Amino acid sequence: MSTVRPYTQIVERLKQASLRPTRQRLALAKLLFEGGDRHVTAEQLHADVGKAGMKVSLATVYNSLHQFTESGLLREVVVDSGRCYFDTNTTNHYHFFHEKTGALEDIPAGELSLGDLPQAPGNKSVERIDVIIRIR
Amino acid sequence: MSTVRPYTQIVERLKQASLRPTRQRLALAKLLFEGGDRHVTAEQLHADVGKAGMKVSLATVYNSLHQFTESGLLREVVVDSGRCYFDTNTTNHYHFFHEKTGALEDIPAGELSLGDLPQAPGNKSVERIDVIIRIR
DNA sequence: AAATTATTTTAGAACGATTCTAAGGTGTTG
DNA sequence: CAACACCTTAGAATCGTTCTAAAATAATTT
Repeated sequence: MSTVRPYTQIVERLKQASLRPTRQRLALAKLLFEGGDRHVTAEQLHADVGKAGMKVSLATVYNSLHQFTESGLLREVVVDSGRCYFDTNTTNHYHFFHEKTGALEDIPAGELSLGDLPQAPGNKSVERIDVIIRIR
Repeated sequence: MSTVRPYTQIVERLKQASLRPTRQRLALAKLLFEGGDRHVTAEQLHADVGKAGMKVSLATVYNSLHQFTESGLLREVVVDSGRCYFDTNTTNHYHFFHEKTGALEDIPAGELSLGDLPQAPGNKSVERIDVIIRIR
């Protein structure tokens, strides 16, 4: 409800990730985390921050996206060799990918379940499972 | 068994895809389709064809991989923004991805089954489903 | 609150994978 | 074997991303 200290939550989030709450990171985090679940590329976010009237260099957008990802604030989604998507939803879930528009969309929780997982070869540990349903 | 006309099968395959059986395409197709299931990048295949004593330009390797993919002889697998993999197994199947080595491996048929598929948004048609189990 | 130190941002260069260009070479058809 | 359509090629261009090193900013100490 409070509009008094609009950045405190985000500042907190960054601090917990041991990232200094700089002007740039605050602007990016605000765009990313205050608009529901989002799937963005670096270029998109760079454009967004520009539209919001702030100037953040593309290099910083890339740096921040990777730092956020390392701290678990974002998750990377690979759908397209050539573009890198970042997802603000870090819980276990899968994606629709609209091949025409290049848009990503979460598959609602519980709507897709994997059966028994196969044994990973060589006793390796499973890092992550990606499921992408490509639609047209 | 016959070593008499070693290229006839491949020539046939290319012709069915309405691709002229040129020296380059034959060399590439031989490497791709006569060694069991393979997962290659353009650079890898380019190196392979060199090792086999033939000279094929990198541009032609890219062209051929895409033409083969368009004709259904290959299937593209996206695991890594930045690299493009092609799979000689065009049947429905999923992959292990070894994050350390960058190698792809088929998940044996029947070892992973998807439950009911969710409804695609907007009545779009499902083009393909990718499942990648990332292991480390 | 100044000085010191550590971290961050930045413009622009560099990079690697892929695609494009347009000139020359090759396969196919009649 | 001529004529045409298609294919290959080297090198340039392009794209997204990463690197570099210098300037700016934040945090810490005084």
